[in-house]
Amino acid sequence: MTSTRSTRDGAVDQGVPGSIPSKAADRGIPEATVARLPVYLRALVTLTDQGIATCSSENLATAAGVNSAKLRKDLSYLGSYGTRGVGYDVEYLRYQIAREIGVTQDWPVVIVGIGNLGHALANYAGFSSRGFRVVALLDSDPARVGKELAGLQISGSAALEDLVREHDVAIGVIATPAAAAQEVCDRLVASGVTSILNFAPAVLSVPDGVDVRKVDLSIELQILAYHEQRKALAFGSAARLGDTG
Amino acid sequence: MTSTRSTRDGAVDQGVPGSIPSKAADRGIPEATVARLPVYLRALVTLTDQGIATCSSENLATAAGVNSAKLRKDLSYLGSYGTRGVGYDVEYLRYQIAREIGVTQDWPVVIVGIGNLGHALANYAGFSSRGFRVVALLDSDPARVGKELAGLQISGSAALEDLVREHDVAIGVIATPAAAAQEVCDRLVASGVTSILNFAPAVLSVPDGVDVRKVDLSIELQILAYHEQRKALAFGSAARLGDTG
DNA sequence: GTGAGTTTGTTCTCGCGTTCACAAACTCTT
DNA sequence: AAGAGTTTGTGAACGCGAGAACAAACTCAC
Ligand SMILES: NC(=O)c1ccc[n+]([C@@H]2O[C@H](COP(=O)([O-])OP(=O)(O)OC[C@H]3O[C@@H](n4cnc5c(N)ncnc54)[C@H](O)[C@@H]3O)[C@@H](O)[C@H]2O)c1
Ligand SMILES: NC(=O)c1ccc[n+]([C@@H]2O[C@H](COP(=O)([O-])OP(=O)(O)OC[C@H]3O[C@@H](n4cnc5c(N)ncnc54)[C@H](O)[C@@H]3O)[C@@H](O)[C@H]2O)c1
Repeated sequence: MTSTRSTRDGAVDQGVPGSIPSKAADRGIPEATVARLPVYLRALVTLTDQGIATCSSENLATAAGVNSAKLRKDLSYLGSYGTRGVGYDVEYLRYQIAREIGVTQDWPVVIVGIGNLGHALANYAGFSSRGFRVVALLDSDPARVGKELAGLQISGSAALEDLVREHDVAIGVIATPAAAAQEVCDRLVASGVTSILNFAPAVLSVPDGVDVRKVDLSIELQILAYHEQRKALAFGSAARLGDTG
Repeated sequence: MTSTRSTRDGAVDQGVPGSIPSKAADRGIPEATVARLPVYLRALVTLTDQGIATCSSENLATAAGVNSAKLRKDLSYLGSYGTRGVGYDVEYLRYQIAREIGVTQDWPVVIVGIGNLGHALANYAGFSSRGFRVVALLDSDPARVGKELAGLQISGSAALEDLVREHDVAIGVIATPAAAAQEVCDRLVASGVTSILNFAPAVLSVPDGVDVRKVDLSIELQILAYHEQRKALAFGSAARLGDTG
């Protein structure tokens, strides 16, 4: 009973018969690298917008906010797309990374829980330009159902299964209160969703083969608070809020 | 000129004269552990709500979605707050972690950029219950300035410096478009902010001693997309969207 | 009080990720 | 064409974090 392999990981080492064409290097890009590829992609888009056609690893690393050695090593997992003595063709590399990540076409996405956060997500324009298309909005509150938002009508949560299957959705976003998150998650998974982005402050249990990533604003702030406190302590003066009593 | 040490890190090894009272162990909690403490805190609050007064590392680890050995090792960095053969007192441990993170009092926070996302953040109730209090909302759009939101009036961005100093704000949240993020960041830092949570898809440059954490929805989705694509490829059939053409 | 059972705190080992450093490969000038 | 200057791709060293395993410390029953 190892099961219930929850948050973060992305192992994805299902048995795999024996397909995958040529490069063996094509398998197993380190997780840390995968997490940075989108950053490189974003930096390359910015460079393209600035009319820059070629860049060195140093240039790109600066734009992405990382070390150039790390960048080169990361890119080497994809193949040899640079030219020694010259650098990288921005447009070509951009396409290669987009292809590797899998965002050369749009992925259909559903958002469940159209409250404060769900509204913001639904209205977010950055989706479509980065490989995703919101195909359905779901909420359990009858007062919200039927309202239009970002060109879509909000559906009742009873329609979840049908909508996921109809649009062949693989990726679901949960923006409900924490108490509803696990139930919503279970229904998404049962309908065929195999990747979940969770904004609710709750730990989700999912079967093997389903990836969960979480975004938790409070956690990020608390990490900052920890370091902030240490800075305050380091300077001795209990100026900001140190006086406990 | 190493400077411009950007995103993530949280080294915080300023010189430090020679204060810090007793425990030497009090210094240098591993960053990976710091990132998990808020998760444990959340799990303990949930247990408290369920009326549970004592728990084993196994219980708590399950609630937090981690391995029990990892949990125990993490907690050992804070001290010995458990009892062998018994477990942990939920309330006591909760307080110790909250104290270690620095959220026994509220930190004042400003939010800059009150658009789609800024509105959701301002309305978010989870802030106050987790050690933070939003003290100011800022936007450069005259049409938004003066509007009331979550009990606060939105201020024009000219007021940034004054508000940060007035409330002695250490933590700032950036929810502006990417193009404005660096400028807003610079102004926050110049006013005394030393921790920034950035929602804009942009790399921020900050001086040493300032911590930046970023939350990027698109990156999270793209990481999911990568694994999703691999799952699709692993099953051979190019069912979902594989047919490139 | 003693022994059986339970659970923590810690040590040890292993693997991953980061970084350095350099050979290989390319361009450009003369 | 050859040498000087660049920049990539990668081998090797190093440090951190994850997890297994176990001794120390506690409770409870008798
Ligand atoms: N608003 C923020 O800035 C913010 C920040 C961090 C985390 N979060 C988290 O994100 C989640 C959503 O936050 P919010 O502020 O939008 O809350 P909200 O209460 O405004 O919205 C939640 C929505 O989910 C719907 N819902 C409830 N149960 C449902 C179900 N079973 N199926 C479908 N829909 C359901 C509700 O009707 C409501 O519309 C919460 O878990 C919150 O903790 C929010
Ligand atoms: N909405 C989302 O779900 C979402 C998701 C991920 C990332 N983001 C990012 O978060 C940021 C905000 O997104 P949004 O959807 O709220 O955008 P938005 O356009 O709705 O809001 C941006 C707000 O920032 C204000 N602003 C612009 N320049 C400013 C300045 N210099 N000082 C102060 N205020 C300024 C604008 O007036 C506007 O009100 C963007 O960078 C976006 O890419 C948003």
